Amino acid sequence: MPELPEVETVRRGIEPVTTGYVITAATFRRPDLRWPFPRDIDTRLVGRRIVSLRRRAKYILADLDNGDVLLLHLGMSGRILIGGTNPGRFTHDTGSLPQHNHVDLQLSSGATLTFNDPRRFGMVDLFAGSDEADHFLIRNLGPEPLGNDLSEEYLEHRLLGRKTSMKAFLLDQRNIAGLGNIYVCEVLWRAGISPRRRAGNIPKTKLPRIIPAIRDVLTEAIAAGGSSLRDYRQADGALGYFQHRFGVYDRADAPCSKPDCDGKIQRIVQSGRSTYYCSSCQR
DNA sequence: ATGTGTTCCTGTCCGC
DNA sequence: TGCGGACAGGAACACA
Repeated sequence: MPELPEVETVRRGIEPVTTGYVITAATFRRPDLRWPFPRDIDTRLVGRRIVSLRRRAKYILADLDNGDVLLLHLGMSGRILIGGTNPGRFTHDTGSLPQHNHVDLQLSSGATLTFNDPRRFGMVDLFAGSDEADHFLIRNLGPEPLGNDLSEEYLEHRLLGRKTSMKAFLLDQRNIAGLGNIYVCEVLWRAGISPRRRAGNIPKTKLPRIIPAIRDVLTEAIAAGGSSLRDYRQADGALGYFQHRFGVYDRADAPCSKPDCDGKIQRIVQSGRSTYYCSSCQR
C-alpha cells in the first residue's frame, strides 16, 4: 500500500483535474470498502465544487464548497486513476482489473477519477469539516513528518520509556503519521539504528539522525513519484521509481551498500510484518 | 496503559 | 498445469 510519498504523488496527480471543479456524477458500485460508505454519499457529492485537495498522513482530503470533507484512504492496494471522458480512458496501461473499480467521480474538468482497490482495505468517508478534528480516523494521528510539529524534542519525549521496538514505534501512526513498512525500514537503515532496538533506548548520539533520515527518505521518494512494487501507480497510471533506490527493503541477502560496511541485508519478521535491515551497521 | 496478535480481502508467486 | 502456502505498501480491534 501506498505510504506517504505514494499518497502525496497521487494527490499531486489529481489536483489539476479536481481543485476548482464540480463533481457532476458519482457512482458507488458497492456499499462499502473497509467501512460502509455514508448513506446517500453519491447524491451528497453531486453538484459540489472541490475547493482544495489536502493530504494528512496517508489520507487524501477534498474540501467541498458546502463545508463537507471527502476522505480517501488507499489501504494496501488502492489506486486512484484519472480517466478522460472517452470510454477508452486511461492514458497508460493501469495494470488494474476493472472488476475492482468501486467508485467513479465525474468532474467538470472532463476527468473521471476511478477508485480501484482489489483488497478493499481502502476507506471513503464524507463528513462535515467541523467534525474533522474529532474524526475517528484523524484524531489520533501524530505529527506530519515533513511539517514543523515533528521536532527532536517531541521525538525524545515520545520515545521516553517506550519498550516497543523502533520498527513498531515508527510504524505507529500516533507517533509520526505517514510512514509505512517500506520507509520505516529505509529510515532506520539510513540512521544506522536497528529495527529491533527498544524505542526508549536510543543512544543520545543517534537520536539526532532520525528526523533528518525521515525527511530525506520521504522527500527523495516524493521526488521520484513514489515506489511501485505491485499495485501502486501514479494517478495517470505511470510507475514511480523510488524502488530502485531502496537501501534495504525487499533486498534480503544483498550486500549492504553503506560505505565501509561489509554486512548483508537480512529479512526478519516483527509483529507479523517483514523487516529488512543490516545487522552489521544498524545497531 | 502498553504491547502483541488477528482480521478484513484478493492477487501473485514459488515449490512440489 | 494444478494446488497449497506464504506473502503483499494498512490499521482497527480484541486481548494479554
